[in-house]
Amino acid sequence: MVAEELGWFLSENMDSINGFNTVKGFLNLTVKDDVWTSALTQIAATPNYGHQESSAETVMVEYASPNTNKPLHLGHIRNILLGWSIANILKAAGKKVLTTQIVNDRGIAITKSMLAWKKYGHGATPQSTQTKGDHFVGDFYVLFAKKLSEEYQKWQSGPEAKKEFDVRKNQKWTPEEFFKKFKDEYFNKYSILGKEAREMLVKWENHDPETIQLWKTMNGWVLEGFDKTFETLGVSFDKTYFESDTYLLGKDIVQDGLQKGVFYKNDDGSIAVNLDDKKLGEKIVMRSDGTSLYVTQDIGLARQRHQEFGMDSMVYVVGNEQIYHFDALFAILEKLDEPYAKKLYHLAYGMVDLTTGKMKSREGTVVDADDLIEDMIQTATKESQERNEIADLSKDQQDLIRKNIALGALKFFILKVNPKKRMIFNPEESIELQGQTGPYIQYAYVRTAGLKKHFDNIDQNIVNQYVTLKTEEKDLIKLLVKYPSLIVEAAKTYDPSIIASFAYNLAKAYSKFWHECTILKATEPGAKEFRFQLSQAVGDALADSMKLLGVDMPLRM
RNA sequence: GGCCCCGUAGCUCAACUGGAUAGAGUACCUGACUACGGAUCAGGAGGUUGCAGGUUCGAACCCUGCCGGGGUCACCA
Repeated sequence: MVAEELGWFLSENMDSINGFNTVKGFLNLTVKDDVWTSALTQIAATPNYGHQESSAETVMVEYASPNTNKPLHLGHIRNILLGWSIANILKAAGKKVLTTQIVNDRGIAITKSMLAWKKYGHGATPQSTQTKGDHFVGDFYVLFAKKLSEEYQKWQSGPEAKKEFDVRKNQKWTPEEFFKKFKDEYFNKYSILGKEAREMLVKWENHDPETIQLWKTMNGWVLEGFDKTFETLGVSFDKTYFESDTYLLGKDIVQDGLQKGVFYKNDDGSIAVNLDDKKLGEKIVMRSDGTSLYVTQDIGLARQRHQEFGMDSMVYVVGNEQIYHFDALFAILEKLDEPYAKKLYHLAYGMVDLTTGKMKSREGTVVDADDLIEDMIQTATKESQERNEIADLSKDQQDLIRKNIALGALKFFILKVNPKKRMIFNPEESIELQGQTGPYIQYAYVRTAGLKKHFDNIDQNIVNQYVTLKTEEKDLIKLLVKYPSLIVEAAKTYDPSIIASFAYNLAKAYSKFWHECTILKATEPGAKEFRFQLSQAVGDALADSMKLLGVDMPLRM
């Protein structure tokens, strides 16, 4: 009843509403066509439509953050694409954005590959073996693991092994179970390779010139490899930090906090903080021997970044297995009264699992980033050759388009999923090029772009002659109208999937429009020009939204 | 075991934050090019939203308890 009355009132008193109906207590209003046409006129005349006015707020986005002992894999790809996309979306929402990464280039894992190269490398280099630097070094990391296994295998039949096993008789393990569990302890206690790796780490920490030289060389190879992959993915960083430079940071802050009573010293000399008020328990912030930890470094790095760039807020793109770490880090920074502490956000994305199970580097079930990209390019190339649409272009132009399609498919596939959700990747079926995919959206864009050659500058007066819209046309304008608010929402929730979903819905609506409404042969007054203007507005929004996901649009495909 | 996240079509994902008949894609079946490009469009089939209660005009969404999956509980990163 109320709906009925309200409907009457609104349709009689508001110019923009010309009808209504009520169903099950819902009031549906019909908006007049000229509301839609004028909305389109406005959208078409707005440069950078959807983007918000820039504010003074600066936000730093940390993402990627790889280790220099092995190449990037599918998990890194999700991280990198999310980080890059979030940075773009924040920019579109008006923020100033700084991208950064922190490269883990030190520690026992790094010395493992260094040692393997020294012992078994015979002076080989990425150049001499024609191998991408990160893969080259990663192979030595794997080789180390293999040699260690062999060493461990031999040891298992010796007297020390028997002794260790006998001590744990009451655990009722089979020898297999025991040796599996004992591996880490073996590495620290008996392994010759383990001892050598630790010695190398000590040498590194003591700045032994030969060790430092080797470390620099090998890290250089890896970073060169990473750079190639970053370039292929189209991402970059305003600032790169290295753990070798930052791992001692934070110690003075801890001492400071101790003075201020934020931290306390345990009997054994370690320094800790009580986070019971946040239900996070006790967290150690410095070891009893005075050396620093992961959190110590992160505390120091946060302050250093703030001193360096004065950002207002910060987003850490890091997997959800580190939720506890970041909750604790943020709580500690808050206790220390760091000015930015309340504006830190951990974008905790879910793991990428394979249909065959989890990705585990030890079991060789990781999907390598470079291999995956290469596979995608080959799939796209094969498909493109069969379609034979761009054969007249030069080889370089063809390659570029095929790369755009391949990466468009990969990026859209990853980013269409809500970041918080664990996602499943099927390596056999790989990634589709049809249906709800990047190339589908690119194809819709190519259609809008293809129209341009049939039109010169259009006269708005002619466009305005078109007054009665078809539902497909209204649907497109409705979607376009929503775009600015979706950018705001995606920025607020740090969720690129909102943008991905918009781009897909718009492309889908355009495909339907394409089939239902002829453009060049339209006969109603102004229809041809109106539909061209609509197509261009759609094309711009498609290109812009996909750009926020890091996807480029080809003009032909 | 404590704490945290998740469970939606065979499969991969949605669902405007509590609203109408839970939507897409894929795979399967059927139809549409003398057309601005078919990487397209239209149709069919596919669901007890893990299970059982509760809250209310109304629940995939909130509460409780189970079941199943994952993560985390380091003086590792």
